[in-house]
Amino acid sequence: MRQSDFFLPTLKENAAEAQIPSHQLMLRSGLARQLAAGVFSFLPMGYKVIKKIIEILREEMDAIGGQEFLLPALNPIEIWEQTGRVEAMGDVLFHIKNREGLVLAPTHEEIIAFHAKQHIKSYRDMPQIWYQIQTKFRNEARPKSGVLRGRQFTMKDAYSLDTTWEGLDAAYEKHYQAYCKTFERCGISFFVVGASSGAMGGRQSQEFMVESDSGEDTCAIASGYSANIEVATSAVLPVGRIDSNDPIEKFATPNAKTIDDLIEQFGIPEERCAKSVVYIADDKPILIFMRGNDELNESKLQGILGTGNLRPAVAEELIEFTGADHGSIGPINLKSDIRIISDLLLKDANGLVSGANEDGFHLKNIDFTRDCPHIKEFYDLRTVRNGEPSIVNGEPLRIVKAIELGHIFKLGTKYSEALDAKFLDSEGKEHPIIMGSYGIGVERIMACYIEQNHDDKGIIWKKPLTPFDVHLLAINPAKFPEVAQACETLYNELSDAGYEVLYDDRDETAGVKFNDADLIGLPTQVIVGAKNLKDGNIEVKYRESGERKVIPLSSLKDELN
RNA sequence: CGGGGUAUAGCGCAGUCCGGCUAGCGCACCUGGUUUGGGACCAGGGGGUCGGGGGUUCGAAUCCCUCUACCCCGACCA
Repeated sequence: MRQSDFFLPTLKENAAEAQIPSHQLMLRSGLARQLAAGVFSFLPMGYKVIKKIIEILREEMDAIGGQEFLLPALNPIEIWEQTGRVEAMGDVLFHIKNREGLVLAPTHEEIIAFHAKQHIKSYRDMPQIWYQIQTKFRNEARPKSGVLRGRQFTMKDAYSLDTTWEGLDAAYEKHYQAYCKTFERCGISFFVVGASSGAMGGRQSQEFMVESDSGEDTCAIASGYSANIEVATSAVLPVGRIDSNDPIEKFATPNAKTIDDLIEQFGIPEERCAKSVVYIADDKPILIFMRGNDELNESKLQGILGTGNLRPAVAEELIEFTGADHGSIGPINLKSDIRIISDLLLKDANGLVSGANEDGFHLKNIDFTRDCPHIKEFYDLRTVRNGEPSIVNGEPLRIVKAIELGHIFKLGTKYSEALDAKFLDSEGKEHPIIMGSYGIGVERIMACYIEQNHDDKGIIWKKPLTPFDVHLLAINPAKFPEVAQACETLYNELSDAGYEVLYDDRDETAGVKFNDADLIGLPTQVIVGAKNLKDGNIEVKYRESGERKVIPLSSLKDELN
C-alpha cells in the first residue's frame, strides 16, 4: 500500500478526551475515531488489525469444532422476556422505539437456545459448539477508556450444547485451551481468575484478565493463585482466643464512631475490635459481624444470601433494628431479633470489643463461644487485601487492576429451561440441553495489545496482529530519483515475496516520516536514503528494540527472514 | 443515576472573572519559493451558527435561564 494513497490520518497531539495509552494511540496513529460516547469507527489501518484478530479467533474456534453463525442484532423482545432478562438487564438493553417488540441484542444465549429448541431434539444431535463474531449493543451507563467499554462492540461468543454435565466440562475445557492459545498467539500477557458468575447464572466461571491500571476489575494474584477480588480468599489467620476469662463489661465511648477511634482512644488492639454492618436484603435486615478493619465483600454476601437485591441500612433502620446508630452496633442486646452472620475469622474468638447497641457505649471481653450462641452462621465475607498470604503457598497476594478480555461460563440449563430447549436421551427421557457460554471482546484484544506494547513514541506492532509487516520509507525521493527508483523496486519485490508493505512515498521530510513510522509502529522499517544508497546500502530499523542496521540492498530479503 | 469538569477553525488551546474596534495563537490545510536523515523556513491565503434555544443590554464568546454533547470520579456492569 502506498501511503500517499492510504487514508491514515495521524495526529501529532493527543486528543483531549483520550486518557489511557491505548485510546490515545489508537486515535493518534489513525486506527480509529470516536463517533459518539462508546461508539467508534475503525479506519482502514485499524480495521486491518481487527480482521487479523478475528481470523485468529475463527481459526481457534474452528480448531475445537466450532461452527460459525451469522445471527441478527435485532431480536424479538418476547424471547428476552421468557428468560427474564429484559428486567434483569434493565437499561443496558437497547429498545427499538419506532418498532414495537424489538431490542438490540447485547449477547446471544437466547437466540442460540431458540434455534437449539427448533432443531436439537435428540442426544444424537450433540455435542455442538456454535459461535459468532459480531456486533453487540449494550447501553452502558458510562462508556469509558476508549474501546474498552463501549455501547457497540465486536464480540466473539460461543455456546456449547451438551447432553451431560461431563460433556459441558469437556466443552468448557476446550474453550479454556482455545482461549489460552488465542491470547498467546496475539502476544498478550494474561492470567486466568476464578470469577463470580453474577446474574448470568451458572456453575463455574473464569475470566481471562490483562493486568492494567486502566482495568475496571480488581484481582488478587500470586504464583499458583489468581482470583477476581469478588471471590478471592487468603490465608489470614483467625482472630482466635486470648488467655482471659473476664466477663463482658460495658464502657462509655462517647467520641468513638469508628474502629480507628476505638484503637486510638482506648488502646484496644486492632485485631480485637469487631464491627457490625447492617444490610437490607430482599427487604429483610441482616447484621454482618466482622473484624474491625476488614472490608465487607458485597459479591460474597450476594452469593451467600442468594440475592443481588441488597443495600446498606440507613440510619433510621439501624436504630429501629439495633437500638443504636452506626458506630455503636454489636451482636449482643440487639433491639430486634434479626439474622446475624459472622466472618469466619471471628469464629470461636474471645476478648472482642464491639458496640453495645446503645449510642456511646461499647462492650469488651466478648467471648463468641460463651456470649454469642445465637450466632450460628459463619462465612468468608471479607475482601482480601494486598500482601495477605495466598491460600496456595503463603506467598503475598498482589491486588492489581485488570481488563477482562474473555469470560467462560458453565451456564447449565437456565436458558434451555426458560426457552424449553429439550432433547430425548437414549431411553426416551426428556432433559434440558446443558449449555456453556464463552465470550471474547475483539476490540479489547486490540486495546490490551497496545496497552502492553507501546513506548513514548507510539505503538510497537508484532506478528501476527501488525497491520503491515514492513514500513518502507523513501527519504527525499523527489530530490533523489535513485531513491524513488530503488523504493519502487523494493516495494514490488517485497510485495511479490509475500510481505505486506506500507510504502511511505509521500512528499514529506525525513523527520515527519520517521516520527510517523515510530508512531504507527510497524515491526520493521526499511529506510532508503541517498547517502546509504550511494554505497549500495539501505538501513533496517526494528521498532521493538530500536536496533538499526545498514546493510547492502541485495541482502534485505535475508535480513527480513 | 449522583458528584465534578469541559464545549471558541480539522486538532490542541487563549480570550469569559471585569460585556465594547474586524474573535486570536500553535499545528494541520492551499499557493509560490527555498530546503531535505528525526515532526524545516520565508511570503501570501482559505477556513468560525464562539455547542443549541431563549433572555438582559445601545452592544454578548463574555452576564442570566434552559437544553444538549463529551470527559473524569462514584454507583452499575449479563
